[in-house]
Amino acid sequence: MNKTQRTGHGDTRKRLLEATEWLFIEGGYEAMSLRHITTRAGANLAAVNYHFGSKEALMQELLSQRLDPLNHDRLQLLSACEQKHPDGLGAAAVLGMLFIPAFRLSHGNTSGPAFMRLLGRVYSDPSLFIRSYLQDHYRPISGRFFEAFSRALPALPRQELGLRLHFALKALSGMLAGEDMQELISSINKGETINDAELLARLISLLSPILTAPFGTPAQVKVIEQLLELDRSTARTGRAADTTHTAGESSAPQWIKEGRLAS
Amino acid sequence: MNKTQRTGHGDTRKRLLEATEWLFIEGGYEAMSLRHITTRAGANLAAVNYHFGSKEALMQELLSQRLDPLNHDRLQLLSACEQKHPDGLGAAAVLGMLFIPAFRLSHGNTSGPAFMRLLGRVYSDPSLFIRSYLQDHYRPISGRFFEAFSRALPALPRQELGLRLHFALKALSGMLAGEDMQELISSINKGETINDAELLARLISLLSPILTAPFGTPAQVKVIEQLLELDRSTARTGRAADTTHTAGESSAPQWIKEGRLAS
DNA sequence: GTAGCGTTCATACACACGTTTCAATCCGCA
DNA sequence: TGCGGATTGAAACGTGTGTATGAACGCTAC
Repeated sequence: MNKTQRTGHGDTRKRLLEATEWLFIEGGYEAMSLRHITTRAGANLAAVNYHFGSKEALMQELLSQRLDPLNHDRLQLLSACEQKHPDGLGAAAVLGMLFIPAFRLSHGNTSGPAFMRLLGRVYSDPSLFIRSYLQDHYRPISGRFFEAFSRALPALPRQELGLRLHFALKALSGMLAGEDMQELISSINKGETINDAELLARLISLLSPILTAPFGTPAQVKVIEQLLELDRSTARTGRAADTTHTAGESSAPQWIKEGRLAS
Repeated sequence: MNKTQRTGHGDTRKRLLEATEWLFIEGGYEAMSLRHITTRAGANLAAVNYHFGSKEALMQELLSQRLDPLNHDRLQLLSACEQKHPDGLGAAAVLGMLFIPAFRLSHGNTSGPAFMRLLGRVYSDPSLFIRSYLQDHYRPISGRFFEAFSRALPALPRQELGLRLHFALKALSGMLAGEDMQELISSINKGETINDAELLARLISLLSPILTAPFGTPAQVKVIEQLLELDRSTARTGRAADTTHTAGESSAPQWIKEGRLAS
């Protein structure tokens, strides 16, 4: 008993989850239809509603299965680290505690490198369902880490910190969602075999300046002022009035005359 | 003649474009249906196919109308600047040339602050149509700017530069797509009225470290190594075996017993 | 061997989508 | 005033979606 999947010649449930994961990684939530999923899993269309009840429940199961252990480990690492260094942590270290569990899970586990891309998709998917799921399930962990960052950067106003964090995490997820992560890893490994720690340090060294950078210095402001002046002087010239586009004389369904070669 | 819109009591065409812009900003390409668009514009469902030929053509018209002038100005500013400073530009200045025309257009033009959010959406929309449109229409400008960045940062291998640029632009677009930009502006204006140049300098000071940051230093690597060790020691303990989820004994359609209160 | 339960299957439903059709309407121009 | 082309209107088409139904199947236990 409690074998979780006690019957059926069927690992159908598992195959559905795997197919869902792949299709979600490739195209996001909206682009992933039940028919694609079931076809890819070699299962019947009704299987999803039988095993999970709905498409949303299937997705929730997948997310929960992948993200719950990750965030559990993140919190555990953060707690252990805070206990070990009660005098405070650096922002780079807190970033590291966000990345390291993800890094480890993507290396050891099944479905290997896809895990990173899943993470990227989840955090950048525009669908309402995914966004509200994240917001509902991970308020506690994001709150804990926000406090950790706030302690690491006491000089930063909380609003400014929130902005910069959002900034940094968008950058990260946008990168993970593509194949760029693989490129990064392979481009780094190209030189020679590289330590995990070095790879992570390199990633973090790209992100932590977003959190720690000072405001614009007078010198930078001066550069921008010069550019603004140059822009004002060039923008006025050399643009075709205002009706930049809006082609066409008159006559029937306008679109019909814009040579529709492609399509 | 050549009044562009010679007949009809109708600014229907313009109203359709405006409605499309709003709905695209709010939910992205896939979430924006012709029925929503025409309803919001107060037009008939068939109006889109009459005036533009298809949904994709409508979207292309919108993008072209908004993005072509922007990129025209960007290139013009870049050329002017390169001509004025033949000895080379800093990375922050090149970033400025990407932002300043967008900044000006979003201030002066109609549809005011929505322009920024449109930009953010365009660059972060996952739909195949939007992505291939961007790739097809803006290869030249992205090539030009890539070369400019490459000259500004000669020490960076091109592959690494591409990675960091992608990184920085994802961060920017992810931020613009939300309401965060307004928050940033208002949170900055909160203190006191701020110069445009200062606002832009602040934005650029957040982004340029992504391009200019050195690789991870040995000290950073050491921090990460400590964290990795701590993670390895804590990860083994305190997780419920491996079957983290997979609830349930056995018996009929499993999902039926997971108390479906919500829905 | 047969009853019962978990699972799979083919099929249908209701709905939303982009697109098409064709009649009705508006408006400038003769 | 009336013709004719540009625009609008209402309705339908075909396809794809998530979901629901009921019959068939496979296995285990009696």
